[in-house]
Amino acid sequence: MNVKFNNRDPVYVQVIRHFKEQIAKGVLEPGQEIPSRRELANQLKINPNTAQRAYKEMEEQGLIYTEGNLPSKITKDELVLKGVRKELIMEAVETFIYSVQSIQVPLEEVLDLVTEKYQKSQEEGNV
Amino acid sequence: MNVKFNNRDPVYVQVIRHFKEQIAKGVLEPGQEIPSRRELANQLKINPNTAQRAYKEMEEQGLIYTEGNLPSKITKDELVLKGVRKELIMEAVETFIYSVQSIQVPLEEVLDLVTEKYQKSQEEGNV
DNA sequence: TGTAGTGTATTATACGGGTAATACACATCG
DNA sequence: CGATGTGTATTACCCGTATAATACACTACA
Repeated sequence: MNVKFNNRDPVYVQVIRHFKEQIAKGVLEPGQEIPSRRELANQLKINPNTAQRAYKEMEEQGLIYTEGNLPSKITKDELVLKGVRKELIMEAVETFIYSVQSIQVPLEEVLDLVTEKYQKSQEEGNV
Repeated sequence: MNVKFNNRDPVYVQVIRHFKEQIAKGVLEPGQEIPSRRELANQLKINPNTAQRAYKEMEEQGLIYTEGNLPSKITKDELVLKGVRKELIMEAVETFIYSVQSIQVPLEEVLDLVTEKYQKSQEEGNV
């Protein structure tokens, strides 16, 4: 478990994002058990209530489910799981497009920059 | 003056971003006078202090300058002005690349999505 | 059986960022 | 001269977030 926090967004939001990324990458698989609230809080050095808040929201979004008082698990709903990846991608793309268009960067320049940065970042191992 | 605010970022940050976009697009030219703090506050329906905070930070960044108690003006430093556009673009690209790589979206898919969204957004007139 | 670990809920507190309210000094201009 | 508009500074308040401290019901398991 390795999460780097920034100071801009609430911790619980960043925790949710982290899980979504893990799901999108396939690291977390359907039905897989995830750390308990207290366990997660220990690992990430955050308050159990903050972990609880993140899990609660993920449960409301159908990302995880809980049976009895057993550790929560990743949903088995393939539709939801597929949706996570698509949601993350779309959100990133739309935000990006909005940004570059708001300062009128032509498509060709955008594509060049993306390609360049993508490969450079790849080489440096930022994955 | 037309700024749409979101609830996530502080208003003063969004105000700064707005001015940077205007500068990057060339709408605001070197030496051009900008609204006074109070005037801006009126136009955007925000608190004068919030406008002040935005202007103060812009002044610290060298984007605007103030002589006496006259309305501030856009800097004439071409280097700074050029830098604004580059800064906005780089920031957008880097954030975007980080997002898509964190969920391992291949470059081809990224480029396709960007191209598609860019053109669609263009057609809809979101510029 | 009982202990430890689970999810869940409630209440209180502290802190910081953002915003609001107000005041001051100065200069321009009618 | 006085009023208005400018930049600037100080103080105070609101609210979301994060944390802390408990509490309760349930269950797996030694």
